[in-house]
Amino acid sequence: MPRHPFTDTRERIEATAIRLFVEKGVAETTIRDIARDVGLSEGALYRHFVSKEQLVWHLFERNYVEFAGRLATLAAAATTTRDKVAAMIRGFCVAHDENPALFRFLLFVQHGQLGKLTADTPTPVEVVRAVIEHGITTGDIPTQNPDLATALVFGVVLEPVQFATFGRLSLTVNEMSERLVASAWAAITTL
Amino acid sequence: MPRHPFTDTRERIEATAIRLFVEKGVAETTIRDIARDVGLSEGALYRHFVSKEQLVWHLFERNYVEFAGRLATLAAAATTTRDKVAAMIRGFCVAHDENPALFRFLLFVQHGQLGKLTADTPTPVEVVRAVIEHGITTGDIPTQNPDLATALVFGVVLEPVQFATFGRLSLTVNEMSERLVASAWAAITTL
Amino acid sequence: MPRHPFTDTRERIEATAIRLFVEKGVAETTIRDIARDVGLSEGALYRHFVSKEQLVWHLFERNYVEFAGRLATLAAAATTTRDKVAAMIRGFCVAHDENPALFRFLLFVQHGQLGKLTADTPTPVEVVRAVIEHGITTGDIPTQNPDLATALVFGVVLEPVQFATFGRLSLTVNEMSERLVASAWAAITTL
Amino acid sequence: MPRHPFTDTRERIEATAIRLFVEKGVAETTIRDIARDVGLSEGALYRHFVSKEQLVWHLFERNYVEFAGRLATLAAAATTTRDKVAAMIRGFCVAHDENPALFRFLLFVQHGQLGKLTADTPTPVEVVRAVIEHGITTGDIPTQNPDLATALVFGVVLEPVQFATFGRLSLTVNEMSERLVASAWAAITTL
DNA sequence: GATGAATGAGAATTCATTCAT
DNA sequence: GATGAATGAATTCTCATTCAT
Repeated sequence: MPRHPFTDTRERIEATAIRLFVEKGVAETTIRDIARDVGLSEGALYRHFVSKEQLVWHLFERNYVEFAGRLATLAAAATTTRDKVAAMIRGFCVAHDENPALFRFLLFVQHGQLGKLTADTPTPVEVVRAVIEHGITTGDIPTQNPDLATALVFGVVLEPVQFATFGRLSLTVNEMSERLVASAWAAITTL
Repeated sequence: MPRHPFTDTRERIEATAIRLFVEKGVAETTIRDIARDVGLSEGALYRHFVSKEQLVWHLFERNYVEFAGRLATLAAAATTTRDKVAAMIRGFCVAHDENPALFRFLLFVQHGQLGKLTADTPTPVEVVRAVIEHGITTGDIPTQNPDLATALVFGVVLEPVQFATFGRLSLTVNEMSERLVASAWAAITTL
Repeated sequence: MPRHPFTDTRERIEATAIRLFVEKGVAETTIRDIARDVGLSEGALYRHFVSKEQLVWHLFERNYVEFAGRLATLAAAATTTRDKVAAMIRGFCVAHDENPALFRFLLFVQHGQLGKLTADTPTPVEVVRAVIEHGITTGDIPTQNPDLATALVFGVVLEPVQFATFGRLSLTVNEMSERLVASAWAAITTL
Repeated sequence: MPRHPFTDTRERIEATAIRLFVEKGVAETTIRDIARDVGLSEGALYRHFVSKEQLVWHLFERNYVEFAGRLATLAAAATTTRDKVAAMIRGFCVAHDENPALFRFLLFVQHGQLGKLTADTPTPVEVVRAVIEHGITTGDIPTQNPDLATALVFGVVLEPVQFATFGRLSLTVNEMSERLVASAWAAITTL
């Protein structure tokens, strides 16, 4: 008899783990912490995940790839390079506000998970970079190092989230999405 | 200027610790790791630092405040708001290239330490924010949330360093400093 | 002759357990291992055995006593001491080839169980020893420590099985039974 | 200040581990058991051995190879095949009586360590087998499967030790060494 | 200052066993 | 009889820290 008949244990473990990983860091979060917050014994977690390492990786990989897919879909649905960039940035903002803990886990807490991705795994970085590279080809964006331009877009979007994490900005990023679009576009088109 | 002319042991410990903290993370770096790389016994480290926690804090606090001071000096030496912002960004780039490990330690690895700073401690964030807030007052920068503008400047500067860490960009940031100045200024002046 | 005509589950559990105990050792075999190989859930095993310890004991005790009985019957059917010894050794070989896993389980894997046998339980060792002791009495075997002679018979028979386990000899012991008879008899009659 | 200034900690750990491994089995012996009997904390053991597995392997490998060397030396010092076999069997007996726990650990408790030996590692089995194979070549021993003959020698020597372990024979094997020589020789020369 | 063995408090993980369904 | 999630005790191993020399 599960304690919460209507919630799936695995999902509760995952949500709790992400929250704790973001709050305290991966290394600082113990299995005991997660178990306590989920309301399970430590041993019970191992029925759902083979190891802490695998739990971290699973949470990262699945959601990271899924998020990359969302970005790719958003970019594909827009026509001009600016609209594609704008759509992706709004996608970041929506994703953040939907689940800030997950967003931060994916973008900040990665703890070496990035290095485990195979080279052909689609990532948010690759998706943004592809749009920018194409924009440079078509002349929508001035000629420049596409990796630097990609970094600038990520910086404009992610740093406000970091500031929000430390209480310097409102937690709702979506409200500022149009501003971030404008600033990001300015940053990559001003050499 | 070593504290004890004939012992640079403390400095070797600090440099090694910073390097390992950046390479592997603070929690993942053990006293044994540091001792081995310095060429000391584990017990000997405790002649120099009372605890690992204090070592981390000491490294962070001293250098973070010092870096804030450098930025403040650079900003004070410039006249216009744009020049102040430009000087500070160049300061970031110089600091990074002088000692990339220390730069990354201060700006990326230390998040657990930020909360320990007393509210009146001068920080790089405060320095940049003060310049921007003043620029808004004087009309050099459009009226906007100064925290958001500060975040944008940090994003434009720090994200390329993150990309460099993951091998997507050259390790020398200084070469791109003028570009970062232009992009950061565009980001905060484009609403 | 299954205990319950329509369920050989118990027998499948026993055979699987014996196989795994021999392959990996008793301590290294988990209930989960057995359940997986049988195709049952872990909990279901407890419908058939009250504990792992009891399962091991049950498997050992029943088969060990049964094997002792077979040896006793074989010895009783022969007339001379040499024939009795020969019959028993052939019995060892037949038993091995019939079910090598069970043979090895009884003779090599069970040492922890031996101490649990009550002193009056008939064992293969007792059966062989009784024949030898009688042979010494009748003069068919030279006067000697009957326990040592018993050990020699067991050594001659069991060690080739051990070698087979490690791949140094063919798995079929029966082919060499006459040789083992000759060697065992030589060993116990040569002082 | 070591608790026993005149005994080396590592040696005490090794002797205690071997004793417990023989008494209870490897899997059944915990690090805590060893630590308690040595008079150390559990953590302290890990300064001397990197893992339990490595401790078992180290104890096995070093002593097994060393014992093989002793046997080889003894065999080399004898002239005829029978003398070589006799010398080796006496070597087994001496080794057993010198350190029965170690002897049993090497010959009975191996727990999968044998499989870790590289093919070219000298082992007691190889040493005995080489003598026997040579004896077959020279005609000192009748033509037969040398592996079977080797197994017979081991069986004649080891099974009495097993019997001794279970209290069926005196613990001093050396007293019966000449008898074991005679029986082993008879076993391998009687087809 | 330096050494290195030792400690002790966890941390991750395993696993026999239970129990509601 | 069967399931499978859950428990809880034990186990291996780690690591910051101490301390006698």
